[in-house]
Amino acid sequence: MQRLMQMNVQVSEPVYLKDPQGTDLGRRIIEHSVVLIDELGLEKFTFGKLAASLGTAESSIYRYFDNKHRLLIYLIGWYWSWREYKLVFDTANIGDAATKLERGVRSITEPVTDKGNFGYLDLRALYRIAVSESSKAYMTKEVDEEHKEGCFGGFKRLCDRLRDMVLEVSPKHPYPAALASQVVDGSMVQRFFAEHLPSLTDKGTKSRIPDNFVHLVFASVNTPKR
Amino acid sequence: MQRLMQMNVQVSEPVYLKDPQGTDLGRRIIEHSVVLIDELGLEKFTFGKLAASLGTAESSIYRYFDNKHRLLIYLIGWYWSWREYKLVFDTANIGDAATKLERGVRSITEPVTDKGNFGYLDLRALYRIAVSESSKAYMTKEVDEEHKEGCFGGFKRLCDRLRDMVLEVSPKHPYPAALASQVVDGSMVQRFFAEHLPSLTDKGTKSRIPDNFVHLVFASVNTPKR
DNA sequence: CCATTGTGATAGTATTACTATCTATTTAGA
DNA sequence: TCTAAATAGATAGTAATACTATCACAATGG
Repeated sequence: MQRLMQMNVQVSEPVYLKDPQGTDLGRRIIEHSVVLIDELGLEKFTFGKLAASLGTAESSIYRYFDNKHRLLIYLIGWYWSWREYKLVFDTANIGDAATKLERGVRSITEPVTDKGNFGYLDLRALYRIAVSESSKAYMTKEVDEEHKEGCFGGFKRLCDRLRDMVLEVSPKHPYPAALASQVVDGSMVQRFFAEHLPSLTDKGTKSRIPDNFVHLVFASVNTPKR
Repeated sequence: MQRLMQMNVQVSEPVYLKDPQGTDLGRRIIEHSVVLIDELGLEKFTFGKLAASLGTAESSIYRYFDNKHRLLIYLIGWYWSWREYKLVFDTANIGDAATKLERGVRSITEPVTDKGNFGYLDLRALYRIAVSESSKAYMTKEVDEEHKEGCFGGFKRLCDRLRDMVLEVSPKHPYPAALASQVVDGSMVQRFFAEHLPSLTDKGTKSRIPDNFVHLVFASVNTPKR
């Protein structure tokens, strides 16, 4: 399964200047930027530090990405694409719509505990980046233009799949898309809160995030519009 | 009511070096930073531009705030404190727990349409900042230390109040605090999506956000643990 | 009238976010 | 095999940013 994902997960939107998957330096840029952003946080991460870590010059990196914001969009896009493939796999060949929805919600809200099998890319580090930094990919003044360019297509495709699972169970649900995006985004935020602001969450929340979201989704799905 | 809020809303946590409410320049710093951050976005907002807008020197601003991140924490903290006071008012003297919860959810998830009556501070602009930038206040590597300092007290107090309203209706709810923080944070995220990534939401979501959250909360509250 | 407080102006440093240019090496194709 | 294109690395330079430090000045209050 991971081999298959390895073959399929890619970022199709042209957020890069030159495809980093296609060259050795490109792949090392991805590998090292994941490690460095995870370590330093996005604010303190710079192309200068990345270049130093790679033993190359800043100018080489600028040949792949316009700036660190585009690089972030690329990494987060990769992450959502990966989550989408995982979702497709985790819910394949399930006939019952409710079972499918439950599995889907669990698939999306589960933490990443495995380092993955993507060669150079550390999936756990990427997951931590997604939890802490993904909102910064779209919470900007450029969001409208970047959205037009298709920069957030990975996120949208994932949300759409979950929305469709909701609709399969409950075709008249009043706000299926909003519910889906709430689950996708909310599970990341809850993960962050559980880790860093535990006083905002309930005891044991961290390990129960998927259960909580399953409860929430089915409560919503089974409750008629008032 | 607004006069009372004017008297009560303040940021008690020492996120500032010198209380900006206490001086004329301080108040102008708040006023102009709200306008500028709203206009430029946090990334392009700088103390240099703020100083130019105020007709003063950068060094004067550094006497009030260590850096723009602390200023952001201050502004967002102010916003959450204001929402808390609004919540208290909107739910005062309601005996029935369910009615109180519904009013509370509506209070928290309602958009700000009024410019407010806070003299120098444009509440609508602050609301837009809160929608777009609030997550950047805590999604950083310094979050743990800043949380210990009490920088996010306003957010926590608001979530705690909503959690208590949930518990009043359903004392055995499995994850009342997580539900509360989901509503508080999620309503901002949904607002942003409706504005900038409408393909992620359902038709008419924008005007139905409070309804959707009321539905969600009551669905959750009325659904037993599985 | 003197000490404190608040403000403004200037100057300077290190870092960041780029842009431009030149050279060297590898690779693909004719 | 020769040539052209692609790739990478090195160097240099610019403008903006995020500060820090210092000095001078005015108002204010006891």
